[in-house]
Amino acid sequence: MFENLFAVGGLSLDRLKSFVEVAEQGAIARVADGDPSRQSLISRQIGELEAFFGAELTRRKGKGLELTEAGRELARQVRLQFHGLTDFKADCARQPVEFRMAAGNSILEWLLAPAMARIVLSAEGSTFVLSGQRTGDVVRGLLDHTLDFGIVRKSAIVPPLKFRPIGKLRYALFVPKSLSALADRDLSKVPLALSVGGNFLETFQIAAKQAKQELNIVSRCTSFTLAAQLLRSGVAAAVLPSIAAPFLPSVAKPRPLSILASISRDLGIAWHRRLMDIRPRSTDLLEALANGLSVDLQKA
Amino acid sequence: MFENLFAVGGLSLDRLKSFVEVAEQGAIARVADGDPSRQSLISRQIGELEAFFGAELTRRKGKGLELTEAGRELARQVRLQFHGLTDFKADCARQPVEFRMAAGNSILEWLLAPAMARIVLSAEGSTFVLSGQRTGDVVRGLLDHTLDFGIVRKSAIVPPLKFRPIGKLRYALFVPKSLSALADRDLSKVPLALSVGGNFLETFQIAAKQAKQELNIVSRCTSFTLAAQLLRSGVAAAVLPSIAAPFLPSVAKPRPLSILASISRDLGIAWHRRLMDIRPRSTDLLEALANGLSVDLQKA
DNA sequence: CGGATATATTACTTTATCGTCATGTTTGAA
DNA sequence: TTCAAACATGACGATAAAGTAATATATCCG
Repeated sequence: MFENLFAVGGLSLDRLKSFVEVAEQGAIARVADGDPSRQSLISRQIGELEAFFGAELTRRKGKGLELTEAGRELARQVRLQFHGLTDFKADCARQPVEFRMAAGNSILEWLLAPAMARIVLSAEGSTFVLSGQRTGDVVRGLLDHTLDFGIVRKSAIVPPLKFRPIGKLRYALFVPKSLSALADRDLSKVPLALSVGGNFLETFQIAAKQAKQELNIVSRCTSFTLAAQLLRSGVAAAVLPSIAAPFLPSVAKPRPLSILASISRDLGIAWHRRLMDIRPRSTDLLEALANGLSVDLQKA
Repeated sequence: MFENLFAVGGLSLDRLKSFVEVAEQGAIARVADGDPSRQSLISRQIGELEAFFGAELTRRKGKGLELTEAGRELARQVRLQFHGLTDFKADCARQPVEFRMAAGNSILEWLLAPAMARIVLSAEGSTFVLSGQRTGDVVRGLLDHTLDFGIVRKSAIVPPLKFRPIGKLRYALFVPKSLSALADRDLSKVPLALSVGGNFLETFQIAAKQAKQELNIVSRCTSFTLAAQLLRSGVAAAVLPSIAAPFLPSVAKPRPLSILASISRDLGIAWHRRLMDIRPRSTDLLEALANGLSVDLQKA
């Protein structure tokens, strides 16, 4: 039935594994980790795969290499297959199945991480690897199956990703106690920390201009979590997702800010269309995630 | 990334291949084909896979063996994976990709085979394996990925199969020239050949009883194509799918039969939900099939 | 029971592929 | 031009897995 695959040698799990690792790391050197034998082995293995498939899988780029289109396709395929076998094995051994989830740092810290306690309970027999990444990287990870689930805004979704909304992410102004009085008097004087991560800053500034709201932006942070640190130290107020509130109770109270009312994002769970087929357990996990996360987002 | 898969030995493409072949053939002996070395090799390889996954994949049944639930799942998985790699290789080498299609014998002979000329043209770079099977086997083949496409009646579809209608299959009475005069005089006297394949006979008899139509059924065939042979020999009239008409022009003309008007079946193309993901070319092929087959069914 | 059939087990040989070492080639940067 | 970084190539021993053979065990059937 699969004569074409095995009529000639050249295909082996080890070679495919090496290739996927190179695809992952982007360089043989990183996979070989300084070991010159391993470097030569991997280089040869990729060559053997190329001979087997009759196509270039990598090409040289500068000192290193990059995958060809065929190479990326093969890496996707094989990653998927290895996941399938890994899960099957874990299932057989009644071992936990590992899922990899990612979100922006602020979502991760203030939404996903706190909800994990609940999620872990309703996802018996699964373990999780959480990572904070920029939205673009999350989407890329979902596309090439290095991630299983991502929590992202709806507008970031591209086919063949699927999306399940968990609620609207709103923003609020958090003013530390030290600046509370000043904020009551004249909001435009309050030193403000903003995040320049993602596309939030632009959106915010456009809204501010339209509302003719003067603002004293003293600090631009690379993430909301960093802005929250400035807030904690009392040097500045910050515009943060409202879900940060439970983590700053003694520091600041969120205040609705008129220009923020119009800024909100449909947040949800994203995954690859094929995920449920390849990893059957992910169906249940999706439910657990949706339940666990919706609750928190509604509260905020 | 896939430490669990490769931390211990025991997994190899060869072993997986042997296992899938056994799953296919249902017995080690059939795969080994009389060679006792191969028999022992395969038996051992399955054992090694079982050790690797930590689960029984087969169990003894009578003199032979059968797959366990885990075994069936693994076979499904691996078949899918091998298909993916096979296609990838064929694509790399710009070689044709092989698709396996099946239908009942009558559909195959009178609908699919004639349409293949057209389909082959619009499916450049694909080759086909056609097989005639009973509907139940077609469905089973689609479910476990031993088949890519099936032409079946809609009512046979089960999840996670998908269905695309190509038209209604109708039936007509074909009377050979030798019996033509008799049929004009008294239809109930005409010796009739019927197919007992599938669920057609029941449906037909119920309809006949309701219409109080007396019939002289002299022969029950195991397939419509066999009934058509009796028709060709002139010994009996036959109820056949109307699409048989172009193949019997000199033998008999189809006559509409009142009780047949109510019997018709939604015929269509069936495939596994995952097919389009695993074998990208199947998307185009589905279009070609739908186009090629609809034309013929409308004509009939 | 005894024979036939199918699979399992054990021991050994052969081979494909891995692992390693030495060395060559390409490329970017000083 | 030279150096260093990264990958490629060729040679060869080591090894896991395939291949082979003989034999054991399980099951059905007469």
